[in-house]
Amino acid sequence: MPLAISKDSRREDFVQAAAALIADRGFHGTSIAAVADQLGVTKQALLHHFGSKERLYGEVLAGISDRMMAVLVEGQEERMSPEARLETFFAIYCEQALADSTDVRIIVRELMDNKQRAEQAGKWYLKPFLQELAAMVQDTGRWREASRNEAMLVAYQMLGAVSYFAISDPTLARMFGQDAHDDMARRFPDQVQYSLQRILGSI
Amino acid sequence: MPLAISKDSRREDFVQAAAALIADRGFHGTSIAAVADQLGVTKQALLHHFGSKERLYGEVLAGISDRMMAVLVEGQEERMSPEARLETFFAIYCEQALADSTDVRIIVRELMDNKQRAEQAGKWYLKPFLQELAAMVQDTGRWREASRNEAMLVAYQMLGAVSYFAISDPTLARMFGQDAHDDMARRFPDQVQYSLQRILGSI
DNA sequence: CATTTTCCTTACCAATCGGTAAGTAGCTAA
DNA sequence: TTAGCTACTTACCGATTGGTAAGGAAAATG
Repeated sequence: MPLAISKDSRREDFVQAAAALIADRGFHGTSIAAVADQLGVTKQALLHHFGSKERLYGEVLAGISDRMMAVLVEGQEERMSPEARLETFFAIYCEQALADSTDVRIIVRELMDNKQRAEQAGKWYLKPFLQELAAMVQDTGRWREASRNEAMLVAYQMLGAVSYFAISDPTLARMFGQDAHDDMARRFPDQVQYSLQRILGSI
Repeated sequence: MPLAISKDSRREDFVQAAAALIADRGFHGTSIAAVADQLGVTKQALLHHFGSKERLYGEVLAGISDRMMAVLVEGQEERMSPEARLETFFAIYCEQALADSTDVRIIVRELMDNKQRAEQAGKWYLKPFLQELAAMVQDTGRWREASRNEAMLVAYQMLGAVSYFAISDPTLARMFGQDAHDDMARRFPDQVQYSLQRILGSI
């Protein structure tokens, strides 16, 4: 009883269900039976499409990689200054991470886990992404003389600030109450923007 | 064949082994048998001391909580300005997180996981810690007029930047090579200090 | 109309999970 | 000397894990 129109869209259903569960419970905490259950089928249906849990996870990571690279170009325009480019990127990244932290949570888990899952697909997908960001930083007036590694640190620091806040969502809401958390989430993008401008020397 | 001198130190052996494994593989990815194996005993020896995996994990979190609160007071002196207090805190936190990221990795996993493990011990241990940091920020000249939530965001942002970099250690080393990573890790504390000063308005 | 392919099912499998039960060796205290 | 305690052990347990094998209904293809 296929519920999806095409083969690919059915696969995408599995990938999305897996991403949601893995973001919540982690790779080890997510069984393929639980993923299949989300679509109302048995785990053998999932294994039919992907062959193994690892392969399914690989497709989850591939999807994240695609979306990350898309954010890099989104909203970017020819005439923009490097400073404006970085502000645009972090504004969009921030907005997306706060709206749905699924990808960020999986990335963070992968950062910590991939030491185990040796030579896995998706291990290097962050590299061009980070290098592009570092290049942007190095193009700004304030960091023109900085080394590549110094520029990378500037980018990585802002990336970390946004990511950390995005994954803290459930804990902060519990700790300080939903209202306080909502207030913080509303203010957060401005805070990021302010810090970025201070660090880049724009203000 | 007890290998430790006292009962408490034997328990501490288990807690340390568990912390190392949980930091690496997560709670779900760490079996009590694997922890016991680190000490060369069977999992029943572990269960004899802690009764359950959850209880062992609770003690791991309690240890982290103690160490976090200790960092808050470490290096702080009476005559220090709020700005100097924050700089001191982040310098120490940064140093410790880079030297051994075990605690940070467990904290980050807990931030994402504790939605599942409902009403768990150690869920609120971060609260006084964060409130103390927010109070420090609110004492600075630049953020005196800010709301408590705005001040919290400033602190949280820096905490996130340091934590994210600390957990990225293995991935960054693989991505850019050990040398490049070491160079970044060496520069990172200064970068944090610079950003903090820019955000606090010290420079 | 017949055949193949797609997408799923039930029925298994060995391995591992957290945890219980029932000891046992060695030390301590009455 | 003996009773009890500590710190383990081996022997289990039911549940769950990822994965295989075989088959079946429906749709696509010849």
